[in-house]
Amino acid sequence: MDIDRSSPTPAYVQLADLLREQISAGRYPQGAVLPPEDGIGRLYGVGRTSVRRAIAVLLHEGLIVTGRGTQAQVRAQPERTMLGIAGSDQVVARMPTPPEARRLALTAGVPVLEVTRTDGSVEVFPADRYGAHGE
Amino acid sequence: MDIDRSSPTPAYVQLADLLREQISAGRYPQGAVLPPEDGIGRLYGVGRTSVRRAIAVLLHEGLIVTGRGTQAQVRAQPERTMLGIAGSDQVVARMPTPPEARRLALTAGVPVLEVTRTDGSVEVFPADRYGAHGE
DNA sequence: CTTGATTTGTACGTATGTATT
DNA sequence: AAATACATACGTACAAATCAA
Repeated sequence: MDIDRSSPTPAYVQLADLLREQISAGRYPQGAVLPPEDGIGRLYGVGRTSVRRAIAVLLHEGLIVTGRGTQAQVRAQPERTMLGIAGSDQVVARMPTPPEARRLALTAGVPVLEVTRTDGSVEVFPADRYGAHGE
Repeated sequence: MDIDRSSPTPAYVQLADLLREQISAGRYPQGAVLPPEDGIGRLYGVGRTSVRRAIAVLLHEGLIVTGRGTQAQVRAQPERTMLGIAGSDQVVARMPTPPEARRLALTAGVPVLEVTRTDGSVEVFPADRYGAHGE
């Protein structure tokens, strides 16, 4: 598979699509390490800018994690604990504010679940480790 | 307020923080238009690259929307419709896959709610327009 | 343990394309 | 039609974290 430079789809989107396919096809299983950015760039004939943008796409989809000095890694999806939601409790999902992201140690691409109880109290949970069901 | 170039916090993060504060302080209310990228860059003494990264941060937080040719705009938060969740139904939140984002016309920074019913059927909702409560 | 190589993160500039006004 | 403004994409340079010798 290859990047089509005549396509209206940006090179970085095409590259993100290609990498996503390879991840979901098991070419890079959970915990696997992607090639370095310059290696990916040589493989597909794009500059480092485009490689980094493609990686940023997958990062914000919650598919991979990145870190300085370490190659991108396919995210291991943790088990979800299910929260009980009473009839008058409300649940919404949204992206975290920066202080929430710090407090919950959230990586990019992870939403939060905001649970408002009947008494008005609010709790916030990382959406990759918590889900909800009725009760 | 100003960018501290000697700080370990990246310039684009500082700039995103400044813009976020101004939005939440009402300096830019819902629907308001931010200054053009080069104008922001001159205001704070940073290059367009850093302005665009700061804007990308706010975009992925779901705070603003962007478009080609049009300045960034503060997102209007739509009303949420509340879904009823029975005891054995399960709800999880995550970032959308690309086909989901297209199908639901999602802008960046909007998670999805995935509802799995007792019978195994699965429905996916945009998390900025839907929430959940027990029933 | 320290050094050096590798790799990602930040930040700049430049050029071109495309959509809006 | 022209000006404005965002989007894509390349390259360069340096800083910072990690890893292997």
